[in-house]
Amino acid sequence: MKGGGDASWFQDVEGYAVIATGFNQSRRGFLRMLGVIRPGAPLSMIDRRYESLKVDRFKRWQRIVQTTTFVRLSRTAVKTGTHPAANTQNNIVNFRRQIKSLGFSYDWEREVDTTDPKYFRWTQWIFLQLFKKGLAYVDERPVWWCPELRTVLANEEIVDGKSEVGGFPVERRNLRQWVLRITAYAEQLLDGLKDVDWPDSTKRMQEAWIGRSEGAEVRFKLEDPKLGDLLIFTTRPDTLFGCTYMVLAPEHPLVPALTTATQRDAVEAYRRKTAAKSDVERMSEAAKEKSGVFTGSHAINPVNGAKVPVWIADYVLMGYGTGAIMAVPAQDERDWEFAKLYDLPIIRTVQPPEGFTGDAYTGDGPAINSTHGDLSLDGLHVTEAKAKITAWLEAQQLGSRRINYKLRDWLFSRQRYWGEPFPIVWVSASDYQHAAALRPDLPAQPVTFAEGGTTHYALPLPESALPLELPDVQSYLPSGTGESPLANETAWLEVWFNALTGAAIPATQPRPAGTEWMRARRETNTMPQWAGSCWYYLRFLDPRNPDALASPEALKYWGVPDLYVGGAEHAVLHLLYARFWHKVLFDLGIVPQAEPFRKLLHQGIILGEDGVKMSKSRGNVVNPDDIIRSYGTDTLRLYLMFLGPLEAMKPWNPKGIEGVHRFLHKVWRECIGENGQPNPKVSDTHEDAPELIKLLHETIRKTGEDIENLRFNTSISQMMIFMNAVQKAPQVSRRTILAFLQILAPFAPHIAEELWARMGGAGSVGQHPWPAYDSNLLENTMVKLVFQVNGRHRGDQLVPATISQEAAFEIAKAHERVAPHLMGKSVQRIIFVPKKILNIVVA
RNA sequence: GCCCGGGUGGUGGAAUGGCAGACACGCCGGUCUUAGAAGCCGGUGCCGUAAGGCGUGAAGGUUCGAGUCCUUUCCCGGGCACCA
Repeated sequence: MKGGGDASWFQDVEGYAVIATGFNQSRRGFLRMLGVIRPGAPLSMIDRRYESLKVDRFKRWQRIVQTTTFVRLSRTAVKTGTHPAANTQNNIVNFRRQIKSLGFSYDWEREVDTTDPKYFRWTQWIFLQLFKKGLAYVDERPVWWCPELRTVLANEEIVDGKSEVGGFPVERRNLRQWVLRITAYAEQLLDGLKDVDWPDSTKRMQEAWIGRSEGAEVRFKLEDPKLGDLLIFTTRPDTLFGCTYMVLAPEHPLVPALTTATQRDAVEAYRRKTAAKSDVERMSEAAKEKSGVFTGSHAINPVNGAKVPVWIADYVLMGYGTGAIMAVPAQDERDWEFAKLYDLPIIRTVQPPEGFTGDAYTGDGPAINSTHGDLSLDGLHVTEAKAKITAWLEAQQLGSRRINYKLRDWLFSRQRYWGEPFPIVWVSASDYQHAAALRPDLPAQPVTFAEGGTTHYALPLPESALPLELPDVQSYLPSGTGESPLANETAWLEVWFNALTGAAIPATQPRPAGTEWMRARRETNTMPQWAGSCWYYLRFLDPRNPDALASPEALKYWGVPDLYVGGAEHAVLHLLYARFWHKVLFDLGIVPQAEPFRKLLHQGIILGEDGVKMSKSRGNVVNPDDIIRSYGTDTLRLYLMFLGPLEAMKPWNPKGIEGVHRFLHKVWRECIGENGQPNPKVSDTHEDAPELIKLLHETIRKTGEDIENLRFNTSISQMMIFMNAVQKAPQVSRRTILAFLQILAPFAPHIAEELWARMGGAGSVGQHPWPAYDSNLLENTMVKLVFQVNGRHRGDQLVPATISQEAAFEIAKAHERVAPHLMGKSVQRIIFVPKKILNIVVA
């Protein structure tokens, strides 16, 4: 039976799996959903199978819909130059086969493919809704540009400031990008976290990512009034009197005007150096060692008229607040460090507590040195001081209360071929006005982009013209200008566009009749891979619907996933982006709930034997097909679950699989004898010993609870304990065996089904409800009480569960292991925890 | 650098503040066998013949009692907005 030689263990269980798909059921199914599965990942790996597997065990006895998705594969296509769809298709076929061979109860009728135009039609449709609501705009944003490769590179494609491929130098370059205004939803995204059942760590990460902070915007006059005002954001307006200099982000638009002739060279050099760094580099380098350059100009502190120098430094980011700060070294560690480095003055405006030895003091305390004219904060603590100064600033029209978020708008475009095309064409101002007269569905404010003196207007395709498909292209390689390969497809790109219908013909052809036809250039950017995976969980509810992303009935009936499983690497981005889209759809009345993922779980991945992430290049990949061939599906499933907690990462251990395989053999042997007939020790008439019955009920309880809490490893160990007891018993009742097989079924469905039939169980084991346990049987009358002396374990004794402290103490005193430790000591105190311990404190 | 996890035997891992190491793997001994495989029985944190002592990355602290709570610290992993 090595390799589970009994062929019936391996029968295809598709017919077995209990699957509910329609929503005409009387009872709504339990809806689980896994994160996106990418066929781009190496397919012969066990780790990705594992992600899906454990969740498949969740409440198998309930009716279940399992779903999976495929997103496209782009990088291989770029590397090999083959059509991406071909690779994807091969991978999908193999992936499906593997999933099925593991016996998952997926609902294949609901499989969706985010690269299918029938699917991305609705991705584009959602984009149009965002566009109409003014949540999509165009802006110049820096990206990594490699002049040698003539292409845009992702962060991960940069290694040590060089391109990963070829090691060529890279630089930051501004390109026209689509950006989604996720910041408009910052407050809602933060607020919604209160209502979801997620790991606290994930909630905290999202909170930190959104990064809400309350403070004030303050207007500083510049010494040269021609330059206007300098607007800064601070969370500590109460420390305004301690401001001794200002810092602008090097890319702040006022910098050129503020820079004096003598400082010009230094400032320009610093700006260039900073521009070559990503934000992450800037932050980590700035945290280690501050740097900056004086612009030569000064600003005027609005509270006391003091003249303060204006610097630029990379520890201030343009993307946060106003890109400018007032520096208060006495109350801010970063500013302190900078002030010390460049010998700038420091004025304490909060009295540190007695004995304070640190540098900057960021805690609470009474304000000092904060009086000028009628205005004084002195003596006020931080909160009151903030309130007073903010009110004063507002009254003087020098500033206002302001809430700021670290969250930045979502850069939503890519310069690649293989992504959803934007359903947008660019037209002239006059054509846009003409279209606006014909179309009611344009945003309140037009989205425009200026280039070479002309302003282009973004005109959306009408919804009826979706999907906008990718043209077949000559080459999947980048255009070389920073635009996607689509920029080379002139016939697709330059068109006569019908503003009413969305129809288009190549611009080389004569202009069709009708005023709604206008000259247009299509958007060449494509959407990021996030787009399709932002809403796929909704498409599963109604995957073939041609009229809507899903019918209102399906959206209402199924709602959102009961459990969403995805890796911790998605903790911030994917989960925040998807929540954002969902909230927009909620506001549009399309989905009935404000949050998409009510309960969230992160699963770990299986590492290679060497404890490192599986990868083909490391050669530490385990192929599930091989394991199934030598041990069988049930063993593999059981092993993956037995390895450890779902959330943890753990290395694959080829030896470990023997243990669970032996366990399944043991189950088989206890049921079926050598001759293939039911084991004679299983009896219809035998009454099991009370201990065994109790153990069975304990096992039912523990496994059930563990499954609900997704602790499969401990439920399996409980089943092992139970089987070890069955093995030691000379006889066992058929009832008990059948009950056990019901418990085993969600973990090892094939063997459980086979044995269920052979042991005379009715129907399919998978159709039977989870057995009930009798809690009365679980009450212990006798318990082992542990005796401690001064907190150290000295002995134990079986005693009645209801024993009194006095009686227990008498037993302990007489206990041969305990007594010597009490000799010659006086008892100070006794701690008695019924059914647990008796701790005698002596001196 | 910042945010979030995690460090427990030779290994994977168990432990509502109450016997650290359940359950497995591995290893050692025994049994069965012509021999082996499989199975079964017993042992297995470290030091020690034993009594006992020591043990959950390290150092402090709270507590009658700490793997668990607090402080500091080291190491490993994930995320940091164009991998998704």
